[in-house]
Amino acid sequence: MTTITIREVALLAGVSQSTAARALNGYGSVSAKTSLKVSQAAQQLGYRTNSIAQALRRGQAQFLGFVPSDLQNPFFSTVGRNVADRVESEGYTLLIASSDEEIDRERRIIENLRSSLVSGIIVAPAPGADRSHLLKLGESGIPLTLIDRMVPGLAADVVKTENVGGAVAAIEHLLSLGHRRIALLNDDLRIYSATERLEGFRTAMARHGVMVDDTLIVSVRSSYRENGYQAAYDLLARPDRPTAAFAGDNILTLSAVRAAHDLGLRIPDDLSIVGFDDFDLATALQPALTVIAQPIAELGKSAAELMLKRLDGWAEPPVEVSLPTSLIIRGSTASPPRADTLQGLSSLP
Amino acid sequence: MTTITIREVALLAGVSQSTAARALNGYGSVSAKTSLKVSQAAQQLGYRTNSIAQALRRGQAQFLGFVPSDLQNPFFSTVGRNVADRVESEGYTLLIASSDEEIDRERRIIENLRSSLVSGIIVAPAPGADRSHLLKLGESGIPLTLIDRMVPGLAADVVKTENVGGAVAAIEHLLSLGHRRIALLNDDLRIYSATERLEGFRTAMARHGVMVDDTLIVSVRSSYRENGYQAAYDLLARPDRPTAAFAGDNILTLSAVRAAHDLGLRIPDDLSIVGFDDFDLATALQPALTVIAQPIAELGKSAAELMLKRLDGWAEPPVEVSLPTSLIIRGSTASPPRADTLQGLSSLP
DNA sequence: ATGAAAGCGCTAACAG
DNA sequence: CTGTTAGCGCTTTCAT
Repeated sequence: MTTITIREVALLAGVSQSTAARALNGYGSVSAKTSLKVSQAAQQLGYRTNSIAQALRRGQAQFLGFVPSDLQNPFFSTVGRNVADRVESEGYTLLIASSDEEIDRERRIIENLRSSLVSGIIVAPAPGADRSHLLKLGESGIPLTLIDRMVPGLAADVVKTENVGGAVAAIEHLLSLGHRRIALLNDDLRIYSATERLEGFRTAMARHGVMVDDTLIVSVRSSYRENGYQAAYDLLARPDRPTAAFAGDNILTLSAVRAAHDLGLRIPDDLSIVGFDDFDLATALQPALTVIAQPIAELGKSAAELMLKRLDGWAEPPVEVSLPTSLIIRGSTASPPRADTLQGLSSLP
Repeated sequence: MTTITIREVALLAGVSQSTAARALNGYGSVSAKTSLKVSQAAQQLGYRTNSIAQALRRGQAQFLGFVPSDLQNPFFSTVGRNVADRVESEGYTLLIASSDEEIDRERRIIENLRSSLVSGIIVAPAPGADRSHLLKLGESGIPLTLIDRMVPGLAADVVKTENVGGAVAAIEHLLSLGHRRIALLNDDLRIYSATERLEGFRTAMARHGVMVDDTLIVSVRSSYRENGYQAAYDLLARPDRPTAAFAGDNILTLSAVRAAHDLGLRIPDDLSIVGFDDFDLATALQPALTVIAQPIAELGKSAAELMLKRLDGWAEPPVEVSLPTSLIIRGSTASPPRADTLQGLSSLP
């Protein structure tokens, strides 16, 4: 495992080490002839840049960190792919490590990334009270971009979707169908997007003068699949069960579908379901699921773009990018069993 | 962004730089008193190991690479999580980058990883002819572990599942139900696991003396979702369509389900489906899917374990670990419409 | 345009 | 047990 260094390349090419380096990395100035000689020598020797040495010398590596809260959620793996595509084209390597919604794990990961001299970090913050590791990042001058989830009080760029608007659209769709007893199966409220979806839910209900039954609103840590299922089951097993459910993310949506099946509830005849976040499976199910779709690819690309801009020295105050969602009506929503509740909604489409 | 070095810690603690390093990293020997002094100083200054410098000096970083062929496939994101869990507990950081089934991308990623002085690489090889970058890895002494997919002729450890046995079990299940016209919706045959699944298919059919209609065997690059759907659709739209289909991975399974729906075929009444690889959605669908389940968590852990052993100096010849699969019968398989084909299968359970 | 020299922050002999 | 010393491979002045 003898490792070829620039020194050996220089030797073979008959130039100094610094000239070889200049030729290989294209900075400073070298004559075309020398440059050719050097790259030939490098080729011949099988030279490979030691990016660790480069990083040490430059004080920073061409690494960017991506810390999704749950890489097993297709939402984040798709975001990740788009971030990777964009930053790799700029010569960065993306280090991906999932916090699995554990803030201690997130803290450890970020510590590691900093040790590896990453140039910037994109994170979907895990729920938890102590965000000091994120605050410190900001102070240290390492660009931080929040994705999907805001953290109030943290001065960092954030790229997210219009959670409030999305939730409003979902609920209004349900209301216009005649539903009144609508459940919200939501993620942990310490996750900002979950609080926004709750806000959208309440806003829509209030706007149309529909009373909210607070016992129909539940919050669970959706990354523990069992939780979501149990919560959904309990909700739907009640004698006064809702006629419709709005699920806060794709995992919860699936939990709701599963619980409905297990309880023998037909969708959409007995229960309408709208899920936040579209996903592959939504169209494989029968009926296909009505969802609030998020522009996932754009989310990743925007975050990458923003990070790249910061890395490029852009120093404006932090910005918040909020991407629009869209309601995709498929087969999981219909009027409630006894559609006798339609009065008083003239304001709906 | 002033960065605190060991030198400054040593200064504050009143010891030499090397003593400080010894105390901080726990090698060599230091008195308890000195050690305490040093770590207090480090704490006070907010010292953070510069793992880049460490890596440069040691000639290798505490990095391990993981190169799945498609991180968006839940199979690989789950494998990845398990690999990460295991190696992180040994102090390694896992760099994840998906090749997206593109061998050029895989080559580039591996090149990058090597530049970053990773200590070892775990890869699920993308299909393609030129595997020179993997061969060179072996020669350079960097441990390589293949996961999920073997590469004939490549001397590297491999951790996979019993694809042949799994496929045989799937087909025998279908045969025992009375199916004779069985389709195989398979992945690209340049992917070794796909050839093994094909082999299992043929073995089972031959073992029970059932003629194979080769036009019922299709191979597509499953990572392009549209391909799988189109292939499944074409297969099921034929007048002499099969009564059952065995799908080579979870993406293809879903494609088959979708195509069946779109063609108005009821599962399992008109068409039985068995999928290779269990996944979240298999139980959310109605009927739930009969599948060949793979021990995904173990797969990841075994690969990590093997890598760790190699890193520890274990020098035996490459091993091949093949983990058993299991048939999980759920609701997507039943006897074919006209169950008049059951004779001559006395050998089946 | 090129070369010489000085480190980036750390580890690892080697003395003492 | 601790200090001194010499680099790891690279970039970057500063001369020439």
